[in-house]
Amino acid sequence: MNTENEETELIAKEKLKQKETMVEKMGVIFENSGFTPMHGRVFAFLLLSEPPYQDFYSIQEFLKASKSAISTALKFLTDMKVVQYITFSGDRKRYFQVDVEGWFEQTTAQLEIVETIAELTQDVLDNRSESKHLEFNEKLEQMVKFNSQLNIALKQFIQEWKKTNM
Amino acid sequence: MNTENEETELIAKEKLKQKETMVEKMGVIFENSGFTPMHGRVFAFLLLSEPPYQDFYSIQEFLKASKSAISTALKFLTDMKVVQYITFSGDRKRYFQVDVEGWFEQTTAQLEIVETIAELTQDVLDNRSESKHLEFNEKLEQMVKFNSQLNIALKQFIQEWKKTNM
DNA sequence: ATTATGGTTCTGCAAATTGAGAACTAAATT
DNA sequence: AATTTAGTTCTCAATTTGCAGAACCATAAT
Repeated sequence: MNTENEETELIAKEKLKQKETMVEKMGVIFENSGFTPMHGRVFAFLLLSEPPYQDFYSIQEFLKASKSAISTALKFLTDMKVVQYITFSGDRKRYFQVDVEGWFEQTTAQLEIVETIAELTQDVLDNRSESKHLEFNEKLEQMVKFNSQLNIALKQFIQEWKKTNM
Repeated sequence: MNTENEETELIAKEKLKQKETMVEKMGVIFENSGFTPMHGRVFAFLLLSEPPYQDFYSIQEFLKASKSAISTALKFLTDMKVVQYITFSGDRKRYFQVDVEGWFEQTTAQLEIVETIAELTQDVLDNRSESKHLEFNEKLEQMVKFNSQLNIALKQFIQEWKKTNM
């Protein structure tokens, strides 16, 4: 049987590998919503880290990436307010962590696409007012109606949520 | 004063220019949701066209693009079911038009990102169960709760809509 | 059977994106 | 004052993407 140390070491390695897999998997999801691979991986890494705040070098080491790539990613993520950094007195380092409130704002902001589509489709309809193809126009009207009603429902839901949970 | 012909010609040119501007503007919106510029412009052009069905060459001519670019765009858009083509007997040409129902399905499918984020955040939390940083975890719990409740609300809204409007 | 039409697929290139490495900067430590 | 630390910004190389042009294919017309 292994010594205790060997066992805990193995477990630690296991966990690291698992974390790598999760970072990769989650990274792809963030990529699909407009992050670069590195941005996605940095964000995923911070989400999964214990403690949730990590210094520059830890991020770099885990992701085996260049300083510049990490720096650019952190700048991007802090600029969009989904990551922030904290400091501890007597320590020069910045500790980066996910700004969950900012992330929340970011995801709700993405829902504005619904309003955008409603407006765009209404613009289309305004331009099609002379059209003889009423069936097509009616479908577009439905599209407008759906998206604008959904937009109202979304705004209400978010407002209600903020009132009772924030 | 201009002759009638000169006037109508001018008006037609004006309209064409305006259409070009709108196609460009809308194209950008579709680009932002994952289309290439050309895909976005083809879709916008079809939305704004009278009649709503247009043949291959009309699209190519308006967008001043290559056959291959148009063909690829149309393949992409028909594959994702936001465009379809119709034919008329005694005419070899395909007439492409926006499939509004398909577009609707496409936009509602995009809302599944809410469920994805809820699941992803729950996965994060499952991995953070040993964490000492309760405040961070609680914020993540809020994120899960918001997104899963919103997801339920969205599904209800869509179901309700379909029941009363489709 | 040959040619024309309508459209697709292949090939290659120009532009955009991503990230590495080096040079740089600001602040803290010696 | 010189060096170290922590991080940023610049430059450039490697991919990746987006589209044009040409070759190609299938059907219809001659």
